[in-house]
Amino acid sequence: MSLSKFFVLCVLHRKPMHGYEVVQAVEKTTNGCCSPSEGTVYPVLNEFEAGGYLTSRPETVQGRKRKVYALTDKGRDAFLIATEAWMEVTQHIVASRDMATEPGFQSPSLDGGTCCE
Amino acid sequence: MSLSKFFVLCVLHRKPMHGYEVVQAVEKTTNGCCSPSEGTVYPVLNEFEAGGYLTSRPETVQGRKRKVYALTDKGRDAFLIATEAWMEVTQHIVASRDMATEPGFQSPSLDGGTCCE
DNA sequence: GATTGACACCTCGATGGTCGAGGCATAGCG
DNA sequence: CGCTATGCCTCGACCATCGAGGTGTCAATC
Repeated sequence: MSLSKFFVLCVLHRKPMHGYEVVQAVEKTTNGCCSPSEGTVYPVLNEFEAGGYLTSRPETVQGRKRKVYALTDKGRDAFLIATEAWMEVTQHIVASRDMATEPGFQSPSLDGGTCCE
Repeated sequence: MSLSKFFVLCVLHRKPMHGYEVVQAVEKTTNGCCSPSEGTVYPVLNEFEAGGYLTSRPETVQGRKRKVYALTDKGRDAFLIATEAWMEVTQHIVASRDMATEPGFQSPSLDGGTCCE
């Protein structure tokens, strides 16, 4: 799964949002270092909805129409599975980082084996 | 930076390797869920070397020639910076994960504000 | 001694994800 | 009335990546 899709699931796991809000939320979540554009997000949302990972509900706020997307159980599962994979990879990264800087040294405050697993 | 490049830096931060080994190490690091092929890794290695992030040293083992790549200081810095960004994003992901499952609940054992920062 | 598979490096065409620009529509502001 | 922000969507261009293929050595098997 591409990162953009993962982040879309991620921000929608916090709360239901409409597309425009998703774009901004992802931008914020990744600190701008990976901010998918609208041209990326909207097709992803439609694809996810078609695949049963999201449901959309039309909403009208101040005359403007929105489509509010919410995760389904299937979408929630997908996010949790992807997150698990992410955390496993994170462990390897942390291990790589700490391994070479101080051979034999294990940073207790940062990973300590209890972080992200 | 793309994930492939990041993982190349990651595995080379553990120890110097030759290209073929890098491919396998990345595969292992990401549990196979993101395993760049040789066609991806070799151009990346050359690009990194051209950019001063890696140095290569020819080696001959049992008649077979290898190019062993090692991180430069510049490459090490790049990896650490990228790792920092990764960890920040990880925090947001963990927050998203824990937020919706149990509203108002903060998992103390997993993030607790001390993980990955 | 010929074939097969693992090691080791590299290139190239095809694919597919992403960007950026653009279109369309409404609301609010100066 | 234009301009900006909100809000959704499409499309062409680009670029990273994959997968297949090429080259060569070595060890093991037949």
